[in-house]
Amino acid sequence: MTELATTGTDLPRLRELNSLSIVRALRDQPPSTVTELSQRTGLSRPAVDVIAQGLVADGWATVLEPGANSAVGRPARRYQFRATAGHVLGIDVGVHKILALLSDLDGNIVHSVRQSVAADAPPADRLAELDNVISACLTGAGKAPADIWAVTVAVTGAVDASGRTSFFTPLPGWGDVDLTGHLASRFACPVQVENDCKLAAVAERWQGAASDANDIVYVLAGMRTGAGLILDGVLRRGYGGAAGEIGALKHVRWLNAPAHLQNCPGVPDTVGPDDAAAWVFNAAREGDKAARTAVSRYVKDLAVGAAALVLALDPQVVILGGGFSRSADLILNALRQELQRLCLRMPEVRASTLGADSVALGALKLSLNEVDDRLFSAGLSAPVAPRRK
Amino acid sequence: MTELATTGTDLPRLRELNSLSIVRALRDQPPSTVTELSQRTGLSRPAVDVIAQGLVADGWATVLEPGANSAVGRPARRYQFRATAGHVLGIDVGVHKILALLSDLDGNIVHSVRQSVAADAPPADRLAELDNVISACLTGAGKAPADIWAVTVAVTGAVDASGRTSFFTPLPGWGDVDLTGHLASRFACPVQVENDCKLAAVAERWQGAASDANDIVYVLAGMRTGAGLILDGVLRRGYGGAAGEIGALKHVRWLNAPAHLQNCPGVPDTVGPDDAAAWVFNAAREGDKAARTAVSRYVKDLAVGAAALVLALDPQVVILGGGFSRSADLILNALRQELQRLCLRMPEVRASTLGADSVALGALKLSLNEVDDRLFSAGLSAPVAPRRK
DNA sequence: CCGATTTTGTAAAGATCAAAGCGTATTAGG
DNA sequence: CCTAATACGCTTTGATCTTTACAAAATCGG
Repeated sequence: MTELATTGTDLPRLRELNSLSIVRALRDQPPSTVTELSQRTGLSRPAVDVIAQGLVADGWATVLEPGANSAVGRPARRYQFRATAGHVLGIDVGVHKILALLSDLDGNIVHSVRQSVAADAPPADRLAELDNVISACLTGAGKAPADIWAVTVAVTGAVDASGRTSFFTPLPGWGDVDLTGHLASRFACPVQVENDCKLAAVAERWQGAASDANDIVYVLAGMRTGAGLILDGVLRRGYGGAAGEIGALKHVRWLNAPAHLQNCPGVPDTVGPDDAAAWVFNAAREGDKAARTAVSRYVKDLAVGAAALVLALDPQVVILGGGFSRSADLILNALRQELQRLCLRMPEVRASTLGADSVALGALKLSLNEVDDRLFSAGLSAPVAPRRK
Repeated sequence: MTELATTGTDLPRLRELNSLSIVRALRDQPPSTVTELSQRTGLSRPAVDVIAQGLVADGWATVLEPGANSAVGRPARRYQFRATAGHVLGIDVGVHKILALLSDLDGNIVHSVRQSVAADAPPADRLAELDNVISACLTGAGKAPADIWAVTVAVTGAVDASGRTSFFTPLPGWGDVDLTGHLASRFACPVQVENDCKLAAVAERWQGAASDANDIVYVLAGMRTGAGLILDGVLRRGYGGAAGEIGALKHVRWLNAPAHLQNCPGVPDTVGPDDAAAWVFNAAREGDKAARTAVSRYVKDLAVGAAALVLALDPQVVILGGGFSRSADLILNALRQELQRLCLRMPEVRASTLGADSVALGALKLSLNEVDDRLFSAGLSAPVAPRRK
C-alpha cells in the first residue's frame, strides 16, 4: 500500500503542496508561461501566478521577461526552474580510476575530474586521491562544499548500512574504510555510499539502454561479474545492501567465468592479464577457434547467473554492461540463446550504451534522487543545502 | 522517486485528503473520540468533528453514543470505521481443495467455505466447483456479488498479465483457462488472479511469521517448490508475473528436491506417494538413518534455490512455508547451516505460522489492498463497490 | 496607421475550509 | 451540594483557491 502521510493538511500545507506541484510542472520543461503551468497543474491562472512569484522570491525559479513572441496576443512572462539553486556530486571510486561529476539540480554536468589510481594503492592513498579529486572538482566548478546538496560515492563490493564494504571488496584493505564518515567531515549534506553495479544500473535507466523499463537486471560483465537490480523503477539494495550478489553462489559460475577468457590458449605473452580478455574478443571476432570457444564458455557461465536473476525477478530487460559490453556483438546473441534455454519468460537483452562513466553517472542520479526526495517529502522552504538528519 | 500526482490541489480536494486522513486514523483502531482523532491527525478538533460527521453521513463511519465512561469529564461520542461498508473475497484454487474467505474491510473473516476437489479434475469441473464455493460463501454470509468490492484468486503456477497460467501449472488443462474472464462475468468489481506462493508470502507478512519484515523471501516447500518475494513491503510480481520462479533453473535443484523424500528407501508400500514425505519426516524424527539422510539431501537441494534468492535479493527474513513446514523442526536448522555456508549475509530463517490457509488469506489481503489503493488514490465518495476500469 | 482581436497580468469578490476562541454540558470528587 | 475538569458545539477569524472582470501589450486586418 502506498504509505501516505497520516497527518492532516491545513491551509499553509496546501500552499506548499501546490508550490511543489508547480515546481514539478516546471522541472525538465522549457521555460513555461503561467497559462501553461495552469493547464499542467489544473490550478487557476491567478493561483499559479502568486505561487510562481513566490518561487522566484524564494530562489526556486527565475523569470524570463517576454522577448520576441511568434504567437498572437500579449507575450507572456516565462518561468524556469532554477536548476543552479543547488548542485550535487556523483563519484566513482574504481579500481583503476576515480571520477567525480558535479551537476546542477537538473543533472546538467557542470564539471568533472578524472584521476587514475594504482590498482594496489593502499586505502589511505586512495582516500587522499579521492579528496584531491573532490577538491579539484569543486574548485573547477567554483563551488564550496556548502554548495553541494548531496554526495554519492560508488565503490566495488556490497555496501552495508554504514557505508562499508565489509563483505567483500577487491580493493586491498578497503573493507574497513569508513567512507561515509570520511566524507561527512567534509560535507554537511547527505552522503551515500553505494555499490558500483547498482549505480550503473541506475544510470542505464536514467540515460542509457533501459530508460523505458521499470524492471531491470543490470549485469556487469568484466574482470569481475556483478549485478544491479531495479524493480518498479526503484533501485533495490536489499535489507543489508547485498542484493544482486548472486555471483557468490558457487552453483552459479560467475566467479570463474572470466577465467575462460584469461586462460584462453593462444594469448601472447606480451599481453598483460588485464588485456587478455580484449585480445580474446578481438581474436574471436577474427575467427580464432580457441578464442571463440573461450567466449562461448564465458557466455554460458555468465548466462547461468543472469538466468538465476531473471527467473527470480522476471525483469523486462537485461542490460549487459561492464568492460566486456564493448564486445556485445560477440556476447549478446549467445547470451540470448542461453537465457532462452534457461528461463521461463524471455526478457529483452540489450547492451549498455553508457560505457565506463555509467557508475559515476548513476551516483550522480542517486544524489539527485536524494535531493528530490527531500524536496518533495519535507516541503518547500527557500533553497538551501539540506543537512543530514 | 515517489510518483505523486502532478495536479494541483484545491479546497474540495483538501477536504477529501483530510477525510482520508481521518479514515486512516479510524482504521484498525478501537472506536475513537474526536479529540483522539484530532491528536492523531494533527487537525483541529472542530475540523475533525465536521469531517467525522460527513463520514458518518456517507456511510464510512458509525457513531457510538457515549455510555459508561471511566474517565473524568463529559463522555465523548466515539467514531468507528464502518468495516462492513464493503466486503472482499480471497479464494485459493488448490490442487486438492478450493477455499474461499469472505471478509469485511477490516479483514475480519465473515464466512468461509472449503471444498475438496480431485487433483485430476478437468478444468470445467474445477471451475464449476469454484462457482459453487463462491455461491455458498456469498449466501452463507448473506451477500450478493454486488456487495463484493474485490476478488482475488490464487492458482498454482506463474500468472501472466491476463490472469492465465500459460507458462506452467500442475493442474491439467488449466493453462488455457481464462479465470479472470470467468469471474468478471459474475463480479463487476476488480478481479485479480495471482500465484499461490506469492499470496502465501503476502499472508505471512500480514498475519504470520514475517509481520515485522519488509524484505521477505517466502519459500514454499512441499511436493512442489516455489517462492514468493516481498521487497520494501510490496509483493513483487515481475514484469510478466513470473518472479520467484527460480525453481525452473536446473542448476538450482528444486525440481527434484522432493524426490529425495518420495524415493527414500524404507517407505512402506501402504503409504501413498502423497504421504511418503510425511512418513519420511516422522521416521527421521524417530531416528531412522535412511530417512535422516533423505531429509538432509532434501534440505541441501532446497537451500541452493533459497540461497540463490537470498543472494539475489538480500532479504531480512526467509520464511519456510508449504506442507513440509509442518516438519520445520527437522528442516530449519539444517537450512540455516546450508544458507550460512552459501550466502554472503545471513538472513533470519523462520517457519510459517499460518499453515495451509495462508494462500487464501494472502488472496484476501490482496483484495483488501486493492480496495485500499482505490480508496486512498481515487478519493472518497460514498462507499460503493468499485467497478473495473 | 488604426482599430479589432487575442493573450497576458492583476485586482476584487465570492466560496471553502481549517484554526482559534468561547460558552455550555456532563461527570468525578470533596 | 458545589467545584474542578473534561468534552462538546458554535461563532469568528484567517488563509487559500476560483471566478469574474478589466487593463495592458502584442498581432492581424483593413
